[in-house]
Amino acid sequence: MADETDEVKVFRVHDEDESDAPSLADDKKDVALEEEMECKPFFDGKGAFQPLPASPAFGSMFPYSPGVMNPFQIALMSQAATAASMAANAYIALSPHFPGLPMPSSPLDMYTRALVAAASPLAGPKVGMMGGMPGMPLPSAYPPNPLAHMQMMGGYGMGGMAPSTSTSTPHTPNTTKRKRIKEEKEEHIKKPKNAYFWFMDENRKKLMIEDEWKDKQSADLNKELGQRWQSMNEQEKQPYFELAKKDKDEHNIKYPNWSARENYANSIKRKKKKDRTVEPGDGKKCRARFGMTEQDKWCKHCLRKKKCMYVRGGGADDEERASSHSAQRATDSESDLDDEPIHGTLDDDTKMVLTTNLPAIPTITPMPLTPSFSLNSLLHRQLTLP
DNA sequence: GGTCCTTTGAAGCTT
DNA sequence: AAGCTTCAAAGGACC
Repeated sequence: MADETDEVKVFRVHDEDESDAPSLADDKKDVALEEEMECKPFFDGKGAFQPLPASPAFGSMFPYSPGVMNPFQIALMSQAATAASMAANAYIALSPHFPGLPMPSSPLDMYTRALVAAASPLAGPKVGMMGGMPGMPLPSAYPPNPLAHMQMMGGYGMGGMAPSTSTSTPHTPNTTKRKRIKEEKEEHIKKPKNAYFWFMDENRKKLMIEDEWKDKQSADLNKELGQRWQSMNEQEKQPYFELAKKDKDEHNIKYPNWSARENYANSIKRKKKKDRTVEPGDGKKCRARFGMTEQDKWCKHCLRKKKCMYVRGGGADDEERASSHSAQRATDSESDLDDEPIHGTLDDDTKMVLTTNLPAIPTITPMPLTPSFSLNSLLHRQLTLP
């Protein structure tokens, strides 16, 4: 259902422009100008299809959004004849994902098949046209979450399409552009994943298909993964730290104004203070109770220099501090947001830097953890050249 | 539909 | 500097 809505939105891109154009207020004109700019890489303003860049990093410019066509797909729709030859390449890339698909009888047939496959919400991120070069093999552990995929692939659609514009804000005919801008301002840019999360991302699905774990809950899986992570040595963890560093670097480039503070203030989630069960204790922290010489008796929180689980629930004090803390952050953020530009729009130069100047991920030798725990799919993910 | 659970690491605020 | 909180992902359970 949501996909259908989003698809409708795609086709409204042009309608909206036409209907609004004659009576645009100044601010709306700015918006229209921005949108025109967004389309520049694909259209020359006269309706002619522009050749697509032949950059190796081309794939990162086309993040996947469920049911939403990126400019590449829109170009395909409106420029069918010109795109036919390109779609032929796309078909070659897509065909492995559709076993049994008969060979196309003509270039137009090929184009049609590729287009249908690309536009289908069922195709999802595994379809190469969404996030990769035609002919580029897709990693087996591609994130099923479109947002995650979007972040992974660079977070932007071609032409500065912010991640925010893709999924969460279906534009009904009554939605004004001003509203849309406001919504985009309020969009939430998520934190980059840390090393452990890259490890989880890689290994969670593999663990889930193991007999012992397939019926367990997610939290149980995370416990197990946490134990496995702890049992790994630094060398084994190193590739994941490098992935985290690369993720963070890309995040810094894409969102130079982003900060964890603002992220927190804007967060959709507002987790209530957890009412954790407090084990009976004497109110002392582990350090005080056992001393530095008996760290093996410390609770895991103290070992991680976090709040001791035996003195949690101190209640009002913490609660108050936390809430005032949040309120202050929210207040700060609101004032900040009023004047700050929308995150997520890049000029072409920046995009070039983003797609070409990033440090290459170092070559990683897969570590044999267990037979089902390998880094192969991560390696595939990072090797962006066919 | 929102929250919780459960993990680790990073960031940033408070003390 | 140390301590603490929150949030990143995942998906089933629960309200």
